[in-house]
Amino acid sequence: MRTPTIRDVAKRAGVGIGTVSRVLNGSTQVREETRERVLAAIRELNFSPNAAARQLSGGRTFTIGVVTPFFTYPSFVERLSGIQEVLDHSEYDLVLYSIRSQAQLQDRLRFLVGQRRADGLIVLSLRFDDEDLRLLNPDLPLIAVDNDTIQRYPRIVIDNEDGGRLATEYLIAHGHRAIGFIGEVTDSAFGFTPTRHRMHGFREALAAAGLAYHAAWCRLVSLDQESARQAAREILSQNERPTAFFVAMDMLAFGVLAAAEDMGLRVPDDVAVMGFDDIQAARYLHLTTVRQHLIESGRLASQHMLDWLSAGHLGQENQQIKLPLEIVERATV
Amino acid sequence: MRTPTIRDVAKRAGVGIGTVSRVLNGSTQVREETRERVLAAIRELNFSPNAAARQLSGGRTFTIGVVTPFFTYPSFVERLSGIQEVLDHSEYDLVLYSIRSQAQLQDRLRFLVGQRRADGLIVLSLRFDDEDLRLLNPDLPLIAVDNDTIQRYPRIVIDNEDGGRLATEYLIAHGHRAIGFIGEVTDSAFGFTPTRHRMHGFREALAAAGLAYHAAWCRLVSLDQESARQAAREILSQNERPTAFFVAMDMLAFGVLAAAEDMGLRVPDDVAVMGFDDIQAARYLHLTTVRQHLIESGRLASQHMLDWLSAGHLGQENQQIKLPLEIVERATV
DNA sequence: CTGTTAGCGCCTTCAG
DNA sequence: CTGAAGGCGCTAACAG
Repeated sequence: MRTPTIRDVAKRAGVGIGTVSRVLNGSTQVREETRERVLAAIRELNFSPNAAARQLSGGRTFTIGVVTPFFTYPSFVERLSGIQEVLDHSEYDLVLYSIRSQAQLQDRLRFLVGQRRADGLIVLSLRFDDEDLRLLNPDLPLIAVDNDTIQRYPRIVIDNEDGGRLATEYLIAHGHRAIGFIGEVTDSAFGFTPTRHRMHGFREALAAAGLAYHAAWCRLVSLDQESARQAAREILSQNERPTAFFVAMDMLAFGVLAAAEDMGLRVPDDVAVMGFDDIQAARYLHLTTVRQHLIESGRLASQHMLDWLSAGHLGQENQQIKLPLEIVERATV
Repeated sequence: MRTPTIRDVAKRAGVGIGTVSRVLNGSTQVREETRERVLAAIRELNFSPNAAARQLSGGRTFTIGVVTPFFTYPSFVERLSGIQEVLDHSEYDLVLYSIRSQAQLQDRLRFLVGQRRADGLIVLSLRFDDEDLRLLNPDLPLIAVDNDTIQRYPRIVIDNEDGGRLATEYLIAHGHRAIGFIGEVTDSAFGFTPTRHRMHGFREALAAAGLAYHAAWCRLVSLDQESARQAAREILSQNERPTAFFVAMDMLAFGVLAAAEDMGLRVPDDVAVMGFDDIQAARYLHLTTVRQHLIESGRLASQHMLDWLSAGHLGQENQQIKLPLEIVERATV
């Protein structure tokens, strides 16, 4: 048997299709008794409205696009889980767009905005250049997470500079006076990035404590454990070496931990390691780190998106929401 | 300005909309020169076809649904990444359906199948009961990964029993004769699960080596690190205790590692730990484990799905594809 | 090879 | 409060 349409329901309930549409969309303009009758017919026919048709005539897609640098940032998983959690209770589907390159970002954006494949976009971490920004359609709701560069849209962010300061102060409070830094090297085109900000906070804390910034102990590496391990090994092989590292991302911190192990150094006695993010694996490794509320960032983003979508607008389209940070004391400092 | 439609393109190219549709869909029945003209118009107008309209009239959604128990299985992330990778080069979008309960699974299936929100479904890990199976529509392509219960559809699987045997034999070859087991406890409704199979292989290997199966050393726990840690601690507190554990999932193995640390036991000297899965974090922790090719499982699934979709059918709709397993030697055995 | 014509299933006026 | 009619943008079948 063919899947039933709104027309079948109408016939069965003895009403016009307009009425069926009304109860489907929760219009209050339907007599209670009629509504019941329609609902019954819907149930009996096991009818559910065709999504494509709804989209076409209603203009909504019932879909939220999540645009993200998939695997490069492990933090993505937890953010996504927060997003899912909230969307789960909504009528929206989650479509995942994983971006591998700047060129691909543009393609996707063009596609998403042009074809209007989603009612709203949640962008995780990706930096947008001017061209990308130009592609955005003001009518397409967008919320940025971990990215302060998409001005004029709501952004869920943290104060990275503050986080860097916090981490460093903690290290200093634990008696460290020779502190190194390892972070992600980034395309200079993007200007200030989370890593840069964290490093900035690091240097400020150093200065505030009257400690010297020692360039030979600091390194920006590509985003993988091995690079961090390599860098840490090199730094630790110098005659004069740091007693602690502030590593701007947990994933890189794991590499530093491995380096310490390689060299037979005990953590935290010989060398302390402070991470940033508090991703899942940080717990496994007992990494002391700065927690940013990753899951919460996802929840907030989708909650705001839902509000925006249901209200048709947002109070403050360019609001910046700052999530708190906190030190998680574990075993590496 | 309004976003252009196929009609605008037709007018601009001086052809009928049918012709535009043809070039859009790669029909060969168009004169080269005409095609060029249409393509030019498309480019000039920056036109891209409306997805909803395509769906409605063509019946295709250009979407693949991935149905998965999101966060419970860490292996999900890597499988998903394999799926993404392949879909990325296709015209299909990836829609994520994360399932939290059996009831939700049914809802989702009803929705997905009934409303035909996707052209194909890739199901990760989830067990289907008879009711779920009944919901499936034979016309909707489906591929199961890590799940052999959805017969009559293609399944990407591993030989869990074999894996359990492999792991245990490795432990035995390393001199262990007192071996414990920790795995995920599962709803008995589902009968044989990966954990059960792995345990089966474990017992067989034990028997083959003339070793006793010691029930007091074996535990099925709920799927989180803490439970495994707790269980391992209890087992290791007994007078007579195992010198090694085969843990049926990496994530649980992390808990066992933590337990060893809690008790001041050295790994692998005092107690060896063998995992299963080889998820990302296993590398961080130097866990010796059985690798199943998670990313590859995702790649294969989506590749098959794409083939199925483009051919309109599959050679063998109920094919079972078995991925190889291998021991990854690291530092915990 | 190409233009024209029906729908696809639903939402949204507009009368009644 | 409810039924009927028009149209969303595209594909497919049919004439030419």
